[in-house]
Amino acid sequence: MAENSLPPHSRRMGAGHRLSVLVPRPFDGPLDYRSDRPLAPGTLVRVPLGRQELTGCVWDSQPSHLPVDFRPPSKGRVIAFEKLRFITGVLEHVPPLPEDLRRFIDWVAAYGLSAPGMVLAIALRAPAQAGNMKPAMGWVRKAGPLPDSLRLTPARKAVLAALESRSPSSTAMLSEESGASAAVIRGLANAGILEECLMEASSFTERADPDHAPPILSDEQAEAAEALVAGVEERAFNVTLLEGVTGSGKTEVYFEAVAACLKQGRQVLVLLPEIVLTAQWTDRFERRFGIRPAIWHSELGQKTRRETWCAIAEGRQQVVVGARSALFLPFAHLGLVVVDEEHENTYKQEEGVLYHGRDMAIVRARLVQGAVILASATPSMETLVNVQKGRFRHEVLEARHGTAQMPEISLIDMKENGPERGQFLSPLLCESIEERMKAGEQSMLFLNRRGYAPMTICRACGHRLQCPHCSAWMVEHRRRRILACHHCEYTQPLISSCSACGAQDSLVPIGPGVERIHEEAQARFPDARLLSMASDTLTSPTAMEEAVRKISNKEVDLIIGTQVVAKGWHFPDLTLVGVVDADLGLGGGDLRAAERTMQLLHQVAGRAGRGTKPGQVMLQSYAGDHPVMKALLANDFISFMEQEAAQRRPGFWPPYGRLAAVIVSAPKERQAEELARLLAMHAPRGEGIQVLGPAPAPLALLRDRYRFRLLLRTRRDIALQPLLRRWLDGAPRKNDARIDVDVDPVSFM
DNA sequence: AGCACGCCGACT
DNA sequence: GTCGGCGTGCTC
Repeated sequence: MAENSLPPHSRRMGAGHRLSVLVPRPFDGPLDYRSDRPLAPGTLVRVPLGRQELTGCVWDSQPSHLPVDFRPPSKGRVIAFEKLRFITGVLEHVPPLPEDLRRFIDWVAAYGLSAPGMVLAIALRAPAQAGNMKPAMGWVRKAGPLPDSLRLTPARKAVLAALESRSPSSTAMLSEESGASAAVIRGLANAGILEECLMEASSFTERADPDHAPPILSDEQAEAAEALVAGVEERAFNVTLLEGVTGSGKTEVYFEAVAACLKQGRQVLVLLPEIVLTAQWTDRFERRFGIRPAIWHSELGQKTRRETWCAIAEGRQQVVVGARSALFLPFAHLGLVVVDEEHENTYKQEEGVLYHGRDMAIVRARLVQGAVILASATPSMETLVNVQKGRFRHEVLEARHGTAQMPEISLIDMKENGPERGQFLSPLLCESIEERMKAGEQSMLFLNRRGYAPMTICRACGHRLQCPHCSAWMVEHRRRRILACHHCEYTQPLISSCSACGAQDSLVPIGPGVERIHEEAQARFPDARLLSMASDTLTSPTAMEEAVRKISNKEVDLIIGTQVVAKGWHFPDLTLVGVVDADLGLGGGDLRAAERTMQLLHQVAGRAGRGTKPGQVMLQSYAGDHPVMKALLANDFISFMEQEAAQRRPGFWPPYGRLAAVIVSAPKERQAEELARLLAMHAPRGEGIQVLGPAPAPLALLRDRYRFRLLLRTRRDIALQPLLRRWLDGAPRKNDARIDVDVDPVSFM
């Protein structure tokens, strides 16, 4: 039949057209609607759903680009055309979602077994709010001479004169400027003299200049830059790992690839692991290219968000720097994606739609025939294996830029040279800090643990203060005068008597958090100027900038911080880094615990000695024999990773095999356990397929839900998704029990 | 997801 | 008598 040769979304039947529309709701696929005119896939539309109205996107009827195994289950039955509801509107002033973005959304959903609509929701965070609202409109003079037939009244003359000074100009602005009424303007528009246009469009016409301030590169840097530029110029999909020690100038090097992409007129996306880093990065970019790039992250204001989104869709904005959600922006012609600090775990989205920013960046680039640059000093195992297998290219920067040398790393054996009971800074470390202070240099103490103490125990009865909703200790935050659970929102005021035995003043803090280290350091160095940096105290980007400014101005002698201080900061006068507890993070039976600790400590160590003065790093550890410590001391990242690889290869652990975590949770422990057992009984079997568990999940109780975990592990050549689909679709729909799937889990919590 | 409908308990 | 708790089911 002739009808069937047309794509279903535009198929004419009776009155109107059948449209496939993806809506931001967790359905298996798009829903069908009726429209009185055909609309191209990508068009944003308003549609009724139940008794609400939503913004959705006209979708391609078949995700034919996905491998068959990846495709979501096809819809059960087709709803009769007559029963379809009409779309209620079209977002005329919002650019449509490009095809490659739609394919990307389908891919992300299929890979992570998420509902495509929920993935679409990420992409629609900016334009959906636009709803049916018209953007600000203005008037411009239509090109060409005034027709003779036009009667040039004084009011009309005034309007045209006003338009000379500012164009485009809104109706309100024009009438104020000229003294003419809106009717006069309307009249000129009807006569074809004025033309309506978007007001926002003019605000993004600045163009980055690839030759604004070219850097002076070392031979090694120039060579790497050349390879990256070549990658961009191929105009075909390719991935390069740019590996370089901290301070080797990776950013300057990949900026050359950015410049090359700009010269081609294609757009660039740069992903950073942390939004607090965007300010520093943006400054560097501006120095190199003369303008500021667009910034994209979840905390952007409404207006900026919409403008940036449209500017990217229309190709007016060339460079975007942002968090992982920037992957879902509607680039008109994306040519290059850079993933800075590619090993960072913050690239993994852990809530809602689960995806790995680094891996999806690669997928995104493949769909547009673009280049990818993964930059890191300590690449992830995944990436190294891809390099080894020849799937990724590899550029290495061995030397620190300029005169800076690699810091000297030493270990303080806490068994032998530890501090007195109740203290956490060893005499050796304290002496070194003192020396640095005398020399007018800065030091940093790093401890990846927020709060004052991670646990509180009753001396009288041994009771430990625990979160009533999670299997986790309550963490004391002395400055905020509360006990807080770090896994849910629960907090309680500090208490003076034991909640179990009632003993007075018997509660003692166990172990250190950064607040306690701050207290100890202040007592040891009463004259020192201390600054604490923790993710819960430096919440806003401005607070972060202020802290960075203080350090740079040398208003600080000693910095005490959690993970945030490890990031890519450049503090030239910082010469000593003390790691309070280097062993933290090695426990917990996590697949990547050692790798992650290695990467984190390497990164913190990299803060020391970035200027002209040599840096020193001291690791306080009880496990000096651990491969991580040995590797750090020997500055031998490569053999450490080889050792790690050797441990993962035989058992087909990632990246030598594939892994998915299946978390079964329910308000009652028995419910969760029973369902988990049942799932285990019906687990997929076969050569190269293994199901481990169920076992209580690492956080056996989280937010009042008991959790059991199963792990599905397969050989690299077996896709997980179809196995998971068949397995979990057959699971009974238990009322309170939930099954969550995490393909390629990063966190094992 | 978000919303309505529906069926049970403690209040004006 | 009603307000409101959240269990269940549906949305093209």
